[in-house]
Amino acid sequence: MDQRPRLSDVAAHVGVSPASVSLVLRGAPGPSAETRERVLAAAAELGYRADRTASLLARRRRHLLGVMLDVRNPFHAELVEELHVEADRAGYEVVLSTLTRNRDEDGAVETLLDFRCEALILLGPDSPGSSLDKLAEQVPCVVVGRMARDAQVDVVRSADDVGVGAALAHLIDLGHSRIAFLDGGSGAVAAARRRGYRRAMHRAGLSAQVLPGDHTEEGGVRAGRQLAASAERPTAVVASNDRLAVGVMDALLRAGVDVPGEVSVVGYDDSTLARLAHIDLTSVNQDAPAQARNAVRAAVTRLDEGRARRTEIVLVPHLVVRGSTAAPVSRT
Amino acid sequence: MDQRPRLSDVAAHVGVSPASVSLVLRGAPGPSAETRERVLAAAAELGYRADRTASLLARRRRHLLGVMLDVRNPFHAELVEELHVEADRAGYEVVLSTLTRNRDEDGAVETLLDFRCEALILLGPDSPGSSLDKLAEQVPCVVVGRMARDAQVDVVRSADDVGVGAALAHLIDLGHSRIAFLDGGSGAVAAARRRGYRRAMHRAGLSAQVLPGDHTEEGGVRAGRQLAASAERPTAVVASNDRLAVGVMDALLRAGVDVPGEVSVVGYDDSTLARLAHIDLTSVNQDAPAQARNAVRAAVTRLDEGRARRTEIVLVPHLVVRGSTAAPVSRT
DNA sequence: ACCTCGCTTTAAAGCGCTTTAAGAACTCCT
DNA sequence: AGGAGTTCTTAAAGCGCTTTAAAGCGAGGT
Repeated sequence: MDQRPRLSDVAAHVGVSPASVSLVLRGAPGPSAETRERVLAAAAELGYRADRTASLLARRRRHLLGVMLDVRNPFHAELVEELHVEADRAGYEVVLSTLTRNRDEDGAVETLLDFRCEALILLGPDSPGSSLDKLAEQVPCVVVGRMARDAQVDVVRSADDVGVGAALAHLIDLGHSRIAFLDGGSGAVAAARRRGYRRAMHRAGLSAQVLPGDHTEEGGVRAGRQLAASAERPTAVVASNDRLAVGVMDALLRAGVDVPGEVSVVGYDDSTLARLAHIDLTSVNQDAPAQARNAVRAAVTRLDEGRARRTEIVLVPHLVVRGSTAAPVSRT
Repeated sequence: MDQRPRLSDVAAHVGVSPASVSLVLRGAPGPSAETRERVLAAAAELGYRADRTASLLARRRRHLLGVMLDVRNPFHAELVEELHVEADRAGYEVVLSTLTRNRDEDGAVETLLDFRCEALILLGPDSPGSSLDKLAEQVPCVVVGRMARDAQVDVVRSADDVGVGAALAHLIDLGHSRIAFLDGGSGAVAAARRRGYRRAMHRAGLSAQVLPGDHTEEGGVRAGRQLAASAERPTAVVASNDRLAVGVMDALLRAGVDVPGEVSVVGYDDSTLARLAHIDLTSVNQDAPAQARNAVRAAVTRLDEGRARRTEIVLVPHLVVRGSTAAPVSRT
């Protein structure tokens, strides 16, 4: 049941040294074509698979990227998928470490460090910049999704203000002028989006209206009820995230307010939620694949190409127009 | 930047052998209280952390549990969280391996095997039983969430028929008799739920009506539209999963059919979706924490207690009653 | 004194693979 | 032929930790 074949078994089977087998299996130069072939055949026959643990230990370089994530965050899930394929391409393994009830960010990071990951990719960390700084002294770090201005960490994120700006431009184009913003709470990301809204409204010569919110459907529902009841209702709402947007839409519809007939709604994240046929939410897409690609590249350029200077990659999000936005009803 | 202290550094710093340090750090019996203290102090001072890779290699036992999951499945996310805490308690590490675009179930499993995990926990695998059989010959396997009758793998799942039965009992109790079932498609799990529905309806002397569906909101929307338009509409619908249920509700509400006034809806999974205030869906809870606990225990009893006989743990799900169900309107 | 018996400590042998420097076997020149 | 080059192969030294058998060392017993 146990006893998987070892490198030396393959070597013995072929009649060459373990060294040769190791070289062949990793495609390293040296072994002749004939040796290669025989080793490969033997390995296949014995069903040999290298012990990752031993390889990792023996190799000078570990070629291991540690990823900290929250397994319950769908956006992280999307990122992880892409990180994997990108790491693969760059010749790296990925070790996942998720936050859990009894494993906070520090704990998750330590697990990664214990595996001697060569670099860390942190998805939307909440740690204060100072602790990131300390961490970055030990190992290259890439923060995905949020700012980290003063630390020695690389950052890959999306230009939140631009995203919000695109949403507003779309609405203004349609003829809206009373456009409210549904806030995403206290996080750094939410702040950036709020700021983007204020600026863009200001530039357009429109007056801003920010409604309190968070990052749950419930928050959206509360705001939606309020909107439905108010007399001087805006004709459009930009939400700081999709869940909020879904909540708003739901509350409006239940209150008999047509979307997009009477109120247009725009979300942010272009999550799978937004794409659902019956939700069909106009939303801002952050291009997870590109973020993942860049995060891996940032790590790899530090490790393989000796880059030492901090890098910050800001991607430009784009608006995906769907059915939750339309021209406002002409007023009488 | 690099060069983390090694075990030998700590040993040298204290003036004892590496062996002693190793023993102290793992809390093994032997070292005297004084040595213990000094080693611990030195380790703390140097900021020493053991290299997991080396430990794993040197240790005869790996104490590593491999978990295969789909990082995009929210139910898996919930399970992973619990698996972690449970593994921790049993003194095991967890290695995660997720399915990705270019990494199918076999690929994910091989990664786990390459780390020499001592046992595998497979969350809702789709592989045919035969390949599970082969896998189980190499390493203890625990399948979570679906049946795997003839294989030598352990199974932890929830009694789907019982769950559906509870939903029906609740509806019948409320006075419903025309209760339709919204099917979950072709999977093994969906089949079990459908069967549970048929049996329970039969037992209750009611006639069954199965509507086609899948595992998406869209499927639910389609069914909901159809229901809304039909003259002889059932007074209640049990859906094979929450996403379907949400879709149905959405379509019914938009078509002006009140839920639960005119039609009661029950979901399955008790996902976070169901718990949302504005959805407030009566649903069947599968107790993810218990499933996780049992999966880890199954693995651990095989590894640590030498259990050799196959085990199948079937948990009893329970209904969580919320606002989407009510007594049917009395007919005229 | 001599032995035995616990309690500590440690030398040394791995774990399974990678890597490097040196060796073996050939080929090619002059 | 002899030496310089090539090409392929391998012995041996790790990677950083764990484990085990054996060595030290006082204390207690006779």
